[in-house]
Amino acid sequence: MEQNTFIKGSLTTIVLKLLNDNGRMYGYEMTKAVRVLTADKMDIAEAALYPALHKLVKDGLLETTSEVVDGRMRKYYSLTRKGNKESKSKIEALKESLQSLHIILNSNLSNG
Amino acid sequence: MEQNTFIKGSLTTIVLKLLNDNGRMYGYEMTKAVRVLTADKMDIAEAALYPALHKLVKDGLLETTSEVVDGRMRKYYSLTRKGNKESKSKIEALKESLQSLHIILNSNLSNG
DNA sequence: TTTTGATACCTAAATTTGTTAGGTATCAAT
DNA sequence: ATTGATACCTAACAAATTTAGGTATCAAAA
Repeated sequence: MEQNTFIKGSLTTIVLKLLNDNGRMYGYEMTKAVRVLTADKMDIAEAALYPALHKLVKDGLLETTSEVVDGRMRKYYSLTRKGNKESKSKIEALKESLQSLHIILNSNLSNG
Repeated sequence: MEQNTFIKGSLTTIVLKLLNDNGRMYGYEMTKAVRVLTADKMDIAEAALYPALHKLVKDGLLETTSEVVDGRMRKYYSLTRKGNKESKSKIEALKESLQSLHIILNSNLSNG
């Protein structure tokens, strides 16, 4: 049902932002959070998310703790100290990129 | 000198937007236009731009006319009728994606 | 005069990132 | 007993960008 173009290259930063806000989340929860925040306009594919999470762990930005809840496994992710630092700079960088893109998309002959 | 993260997947739409506004531009001119619009915060790599332009021509969204100006070749691109239609929808789609991303990046625990 | 910087085009190989297309398993509800 | 939601995952492929070059003209500076 989601038809919005996913903005490529932003997935890692979205994950860092979610964890920066919420402290601790598991993968499936992140996909739901994005759908709720964007009113189903954006959807993170699990096939994109899980490899991205694994890479962030490998790069030392995230750490995990696993729990079994209601008989189902949950793997919680949280920011490491390094991840905490990098999340802030990546979020700021993406915000600036968004602004640049916004300027381009809203410029025209009369105001440009 | 440019350190802003280029937002991947947006290049094609940026090109369509520039041509939608300006009617007719050549590649090198597009790279300059983006730098000017964004105050050097965003830079389109020529190695990304030219293949993207060629694909848009191949897909029937752009057409070209070549001229020699001051002894140097210029290849002007403009929207075809099909390109004109698609540019509008792609620009709108990217704007909506930008909004979704904006919501995510600016959400936090206090506001939901 | 020759080197540098700007203009103006281009490609090939490699990498990154996401998509497509699955897979397994538990639990609640029909 | 099957369906839908929860919850994790991988492999093969495709698309897009980056890296790292290349060619050539012209103007200005060394």
